[in-house]
Amino acid sequence: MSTMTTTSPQGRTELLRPDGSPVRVLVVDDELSITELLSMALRYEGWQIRSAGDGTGAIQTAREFRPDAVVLDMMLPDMDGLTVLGRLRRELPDVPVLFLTAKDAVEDRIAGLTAGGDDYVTKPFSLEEVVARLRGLIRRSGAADRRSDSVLVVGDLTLDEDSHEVSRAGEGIHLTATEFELLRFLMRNPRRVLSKAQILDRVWSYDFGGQANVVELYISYLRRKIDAGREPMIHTRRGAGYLIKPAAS
Amino acid sequence: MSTMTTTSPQGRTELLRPDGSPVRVLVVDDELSITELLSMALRYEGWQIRSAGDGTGAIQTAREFRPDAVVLDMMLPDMDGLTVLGRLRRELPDVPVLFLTAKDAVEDRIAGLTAGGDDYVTKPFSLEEVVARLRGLIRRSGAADRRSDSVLVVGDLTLDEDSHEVSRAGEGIHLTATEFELLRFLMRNPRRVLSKAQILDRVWSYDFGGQANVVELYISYLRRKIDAGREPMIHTRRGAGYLIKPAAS
DNA sequence: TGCGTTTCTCAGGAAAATCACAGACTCTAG
DNA sequence: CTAGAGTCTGTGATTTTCCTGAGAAACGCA
Repeated sequence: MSTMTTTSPQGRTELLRPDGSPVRVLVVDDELSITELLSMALRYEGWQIRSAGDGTGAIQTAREFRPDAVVLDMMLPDMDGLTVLGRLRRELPDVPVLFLTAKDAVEDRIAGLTAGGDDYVTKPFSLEEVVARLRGLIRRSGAADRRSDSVLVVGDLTLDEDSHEVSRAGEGIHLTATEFELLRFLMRNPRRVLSKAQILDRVWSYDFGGQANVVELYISYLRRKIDAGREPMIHTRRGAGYLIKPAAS
Repeated sequence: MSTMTTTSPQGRTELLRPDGSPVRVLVVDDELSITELLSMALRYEGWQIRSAGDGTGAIQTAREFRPDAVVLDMMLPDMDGLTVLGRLRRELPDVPVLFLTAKDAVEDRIAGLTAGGDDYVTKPFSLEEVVARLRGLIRRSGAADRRSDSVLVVGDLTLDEDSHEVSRAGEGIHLTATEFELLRFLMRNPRRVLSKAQILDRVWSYDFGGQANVVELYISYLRRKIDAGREPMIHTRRGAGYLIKPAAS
């Protein structure tokens, strides 16, 4: 399958299949709260979601739903993640899979799996991360063109989702993982006010229980690196949230 | 569902469903005074309202009413807000939800709620805020087009509900949160006299206990920023209220 | 294991926004 | 023309929101 992108009037970039129909994603996890969280977030991306709670359900659903990508928890009640993967591959040889795994779970098994073009994230994950990885997988699973899609641009600020490189006015900028995800979220929603709650929900992992002012803190970090001495692009809307927009304006 | 807008002869912009029928909203709260307040305000928007006082009622009503959006109090007598959300989602996977939550309960419980594109407001809320958020949710839940819907225009004055940007004659103007809401209310009712009581009821939270002349005060603030040196757009109708209209006229 | 980096909490302080109060001003009815 | 009702706005107190330095804890990597 190959994909294309359209940019809606809102400035949101959407992934679509060649025939214009929405991308289909199958979510497999035994915890209902996880499948619901993911379904909600992925649906918001404009994708069509189906979910399953165990391996057999996953195979069955995959057979008739024919998803373009699968999110698969490695820990399922009825069968091992690898077994599910094997059967899945028999049905859909080319579908890319995003594995969900516990933080401390085996590294070697997963490492081998991602060699085939698949990818994984560790629990607890942030929604931004899952969405980004899925977008990457889906993009790459199609005819391998459209590399440019992985680059976000706002004014003279540039962020490459593949290489994780960020630069402003041509000058490279080093960001930490969290800073990068925050900036990506801002840049995927340029000129739109994002509340601290929204940011927290998307950029931090779902089990984050800390103070909401981490958002303020990381905005502060970003400003030091992005806006340092330059015309500021990150703006505070007191009582509402933050937004990013090109300097000229 | 996708939505479209029509502009009535009075200048009021209304959200409608594709087939021209009114938008349907379900309001869920156990306090009767709240559901009545909301129902009245939302009906005034031209929407069709149903209300429920507890979780089971909400699910039942949702099933047959099939609302386009739901306003859901997090504190219900019979079940937890998240439980209601889960069941609601099973019935209507794509319906956006606006949560009502107590001011101090925000930090802990809200986690994840805005992730799927849902939104929330804290009690005590202002009706303008609820209406604005609902409009946003409904707009975004449809086919994601129509950016123009988020921009209010009166004469050379422009207000963008997404970016919270306001400009007159192309020149950007910074407004505080309250000023912004007041101006939005005026601009959503151009050429119509709005009494101080109406303004107080819509723009300030329902439990506001202060002096009624905050309205005068904020009108004064707005004039300094909007009308400063220019042909005035905000007019006083002595003994009646205020109205906004294009300068030319 | 140990060292540098990253993430996050805490708390002080700065800045901004909200609002009460009161006096000045303006309009209009009589 | 004048008094009173209605409206406008300066001043400043209070509250809310935001920013950021300092340091503790967790992490990653050699």
